[in-house]
Amino acid sequence: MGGVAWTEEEDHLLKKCIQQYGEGKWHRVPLLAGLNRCRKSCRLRWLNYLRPNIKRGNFAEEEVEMIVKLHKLLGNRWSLIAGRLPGRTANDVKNYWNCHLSKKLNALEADQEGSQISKDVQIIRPQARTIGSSSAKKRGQGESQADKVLVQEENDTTTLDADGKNHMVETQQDMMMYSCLDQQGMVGGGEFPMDFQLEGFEAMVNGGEGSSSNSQWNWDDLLLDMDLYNDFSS
DNA sequence: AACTTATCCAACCGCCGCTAC
DNA sequence: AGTAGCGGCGGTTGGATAAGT
Repeated sequence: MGGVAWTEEEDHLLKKCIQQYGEGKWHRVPLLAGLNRCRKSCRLRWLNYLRPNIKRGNFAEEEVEMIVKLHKLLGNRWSLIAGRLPGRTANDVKNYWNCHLSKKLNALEADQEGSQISKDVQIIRPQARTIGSSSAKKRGQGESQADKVLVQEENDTTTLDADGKNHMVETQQDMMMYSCLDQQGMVGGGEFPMDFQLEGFEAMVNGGEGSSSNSQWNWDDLLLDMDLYNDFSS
């Protein structure tokens, strides 16, 4: 392995610790669990291996298709891609991509040299939003300089009207409503190419406040869904 | 059977952005 | 304003195992 393999006993201690104290506060986990591991190792072990509902084994055809599509849109943002594949971890997706798909796609591109396939790809990056200042704040986390530049450019070159903010929010509300109706089969079905998740919207509609961090995450997730929808439907 | 090469994937590393002080 | 500490992410490493000779 790339490092020292985890033993069953270590796994058991970590599991017990997470069950008792919950996720987060990773810096305290090694001490609380009595493990001679750093916070990052503990977090990684939990996220990639011990967490409940982790799917093991080969990727299904639909999952592979999803990965390819999402990678076209998002680039190497494995955590975002994995977030759209229930039970799969970012590490799984990354490994699968590096082992299988990248080679396959490279070979394909070499065959189709000069074709437009790869050239026309436009990777989606988080976009400037007008919903809540905390959203924009949170959005910056873990993003590259390129993302920041892009967000800045979008701010500069926005095509919104003078009342851009309202327009944007209206559009997103329209989208959310459409998504909700579509889920309930109330509008012409079939337009949605993917199984979009709408926890954020549903939580909002149901009046579920939840913790601020949770609702924030759902908002970001939801907004990304909107990006994906726009891209797929165009 | 013995050896070499290729593949897989768990674990580690370094960096980034956020928060609190 | 500066900085230390944290969580999180993507890239890389290297041991285990399968496949090939």
